[in-house]
Amino acid sequence: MAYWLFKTEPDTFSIDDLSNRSNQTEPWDGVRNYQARNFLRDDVTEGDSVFIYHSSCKTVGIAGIATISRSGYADSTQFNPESAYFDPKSTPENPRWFCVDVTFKEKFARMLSLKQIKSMPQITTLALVKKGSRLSVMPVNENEWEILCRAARESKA
DNA sequence: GCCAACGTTGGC
DNA sequence: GCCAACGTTGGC
Repeated sequence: MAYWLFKTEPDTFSIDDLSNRSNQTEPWDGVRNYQARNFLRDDVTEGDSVFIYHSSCKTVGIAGIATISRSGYADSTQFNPESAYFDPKSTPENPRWFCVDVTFKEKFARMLSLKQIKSMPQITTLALVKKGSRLSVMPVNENEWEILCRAARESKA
């Protein structure tokens, strides 16, 4: 049982989009970074919990929580020439990119903003707050998960 | 294997 | 829209 943070641009796919999906479930595809790929392929496991983080938008921060409903499998968009995520160097026999399925769990009443997260002295190891980090799939340790959940539920901003 | 050039991410 | 920081590509 592990904890993660996944980034998404809400103009493309938001936590509301996830909650509106049938079964409130969606493949988390299109990840094209090797470090993030390795987490999806090797470590993200069914039953894990995920913060859904909204980036590149008006208010950036953690919008809510999802759970992993299927662990790593080949991302089908890499084989589709019509897709923006098509990778001609990848083959079904030896897929390069992986995705997982996420299922909606909870939308916070108020977003926990990046500004708030950065102001929390207990949050030190999370990649999100590290300078220059652009990881879109990152681990969250249990202690930081608890702290962030509590802060989100108390959030008034 | 080095590294310059380029493309992308993402906060502001 | 700006731009710093990062990741990838490809010539050598």
